[in-house]
Formats: sequence, C-alpha cells, structure tokens
Amino acid sequence: MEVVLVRWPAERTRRELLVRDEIPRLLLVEDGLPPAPDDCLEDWVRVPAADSDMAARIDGLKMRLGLHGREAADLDENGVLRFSGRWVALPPVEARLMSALLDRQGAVVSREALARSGWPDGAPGRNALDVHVLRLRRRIDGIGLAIRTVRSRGYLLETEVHRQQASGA
Amino acid sequence: MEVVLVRWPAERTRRELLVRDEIPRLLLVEDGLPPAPDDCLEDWVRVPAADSDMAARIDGLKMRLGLHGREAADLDENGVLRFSGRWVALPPVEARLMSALLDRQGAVVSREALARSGWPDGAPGRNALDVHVLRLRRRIDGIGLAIRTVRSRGYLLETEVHRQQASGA
DNA sequence: ATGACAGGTTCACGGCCAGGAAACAGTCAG
DNA sequence: CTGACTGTTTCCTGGCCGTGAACCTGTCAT
Repeated sequence: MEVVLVRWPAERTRRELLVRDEIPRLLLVEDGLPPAPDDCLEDWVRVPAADSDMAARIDGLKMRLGLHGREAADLDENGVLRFSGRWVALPPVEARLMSALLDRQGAVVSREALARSGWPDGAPGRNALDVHVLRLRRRIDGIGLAIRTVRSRGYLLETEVHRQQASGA
Repeated sequence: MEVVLVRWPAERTRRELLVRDEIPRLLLVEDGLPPAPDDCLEDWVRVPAADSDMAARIDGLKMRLGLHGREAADLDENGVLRFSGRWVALPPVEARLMSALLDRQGAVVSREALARSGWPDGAPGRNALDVHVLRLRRRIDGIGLAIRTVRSRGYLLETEVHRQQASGA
C-alpha cells in the first residue's frame, strides 16, 4: 500500500477519508500546526522539506503499516491471491479455504468452519483438510503469507510483517 | 509516561535501550538521517526546531502511546494471547493460568488460586503448577510479558512497560 | 556460623494424541 | 497422454501434560 501525500490544512476533508479507510498518509503542513493524529498511520512535515527527510518519514509510515495496518491480502473471484505485489493462483478448494481465513484475518478459524467453507455440501474424509492446508501453505509461502496452527483450536492467517515472535534480543 | 528526548546520532546506544523497553522517544536529529523506526513509539525532528513543532510531535507520540496502552494483554477464547502487536498460542492449562493472572493483572495471585484456575476439578501433583508456570514464562517472554514470583505469596503478571516503572531509577 | 528445611526453578523422561507429510490413485481438461 | 486437482491411506513428528529428581536460595533453629 502506498503512502498518500496530503496538503494541510488545505485538504482537510481528504485526510478525514484517509483516516476512515486506514490509509497511511503524510501531511504536508503549509501553515499552522498539524492536527492531533487519530491513529498510527499518520506523519507530517513542514514544507518545503528535503527529499531525504520526506523519504525517511514515508519509510517510517510503511514500517508502522507493517506493524499495525491490516494490509489485506486480496483474493479475486478467479482464485488469484495477491499480496505485497506478488500473486499465486489457487485451485477451487484452496481458494475457498483461503477465503474463510481472510474473512477473519488474524483470528482463529476452527477446523470445522474451514471444512464447511472448503466443502459447502459435505466434507470428505477427515484428513482432506490437513492435506489441503499443507498444500495451501506451500503455495502461499512464496508471497509472504503463512498459516499458523493453534493446536486443537484451528488455524489463523498471518502476514509476513506481523510475525508472532519477537526477535531474540 | 514521559517522552524522552534523544540526540541522534550522538546517543545511539541510549536509543537502543529505549527501544528495548518500549519507551516513547523523540530523536533530535543533528546530522544525517534518522534510523528506521523499530516501533510506533518513535518520532524525530531536525534541530533546531520550533517549540510548537516539537510539542506537536510529543503530543503525537503520547497519542500513539495511548493507542497502545489501551492495548492491554488480551487472551481470546481460543487461547491466543496478544500483546503489543505480537501473539502466542497457549495450550489449555497455560491459558487458564494466564486468564487467572490477567483477571487480577498486576496483583499477586496465590499458588492455590492459580491451581484452582488451572485445574478446576482437582489439581495433579504439587510440582505441576511450577512446571506450567515455567513453560508459560518461556512462552510469553517473546511477546513482552513476564511472570514474577513473590516468594511464599504467589505470582503476578507484569508487562515490559510496568517493569520499567518498577526498576526505573 | 551451620545445617536442616521449605519454597521455587529447571531438566529429563514417557504417555498420549493432533496435526504434518509422503505416497498413491482417481478424475478431468487440454 | 500429460499435467493439475483432489481425496485416501499410512506413518511419523512434535506439542502437551504430568512425574520424579537435582539444584539453588533464602530462612530459621540451634
């Protein structure tokens, strides 16, 4: 996702929209003071500003986006899954599974719920789900997504930046 | 909590410590470019800067701290424990122990009360609790939580920020 | 002090079971 | 036919949980 540049206070209403949509933005403050931020996805500079400074602020926003924003992976009706500029095509069953995971992104989806999504009219054998999760995992590994197991509870989808463990300091 | 002013790059190592302890900081950039931020609790200005601008940035940091501070440790019904943007899945027994600790967050929970929470119908051997506390400790260490012992009284849950207040100075 | 002791920490082990993984076979489209 | 998709069987890894035991460290009585 891109960082949007907004002139302030000239484009005040535009900023409102970006806040509502949780889109990261850099305010170019032309006069007066910047507004109190409503979220973590906003920063500001006084213009004119050095290019390097603006770039640094934009990088900072992208970093925060990784930490907070729900940079949603997107699955279209043809089973093409896009994330962070890359994509893979998913076969029907796996596409339905992924769709269920995306619906509750970040939250745990039970095996039962997954099975219902994957096979709306009757699930096959018990292990079919395991195997499909395995294959789905391998497929999406290359585009920065991962399916984590929550033992005896279900699975949850995780994006690359939103790792589960801290770096061992 | 106060926002700490750090000269950059002169006080580089000081910044490291603040990052580790998750203390909000404003970098006073004297030369070159600011570092890539490691979290949401950092901002920067080029010095010299107008007082009003610095105040605006400090207010922004406090705002973000508020957003994060509200983010208390949270344990969902599937045993997923979330804190400061990270998460771990807890197995059943440890999830119940953590739940008891969270109920009285910050206060001491006796070993007996913990045992009752962990094993509602009859506790196993005495040592089971110790072992589970140990394993729980290791698990939550990675997401910025810690269980502290109060000898012959019980245990209490502590966040990284909390620890700072306790040991600070 | 010294030694016994209680409270805590940590490790190693075994049983149990959920989930992971490989290998194979059937179906269908190009 | 070939290759992609799907489902099944089968085996095995690894997580969870309790136990026993070693060890460490304050505390207390002598």
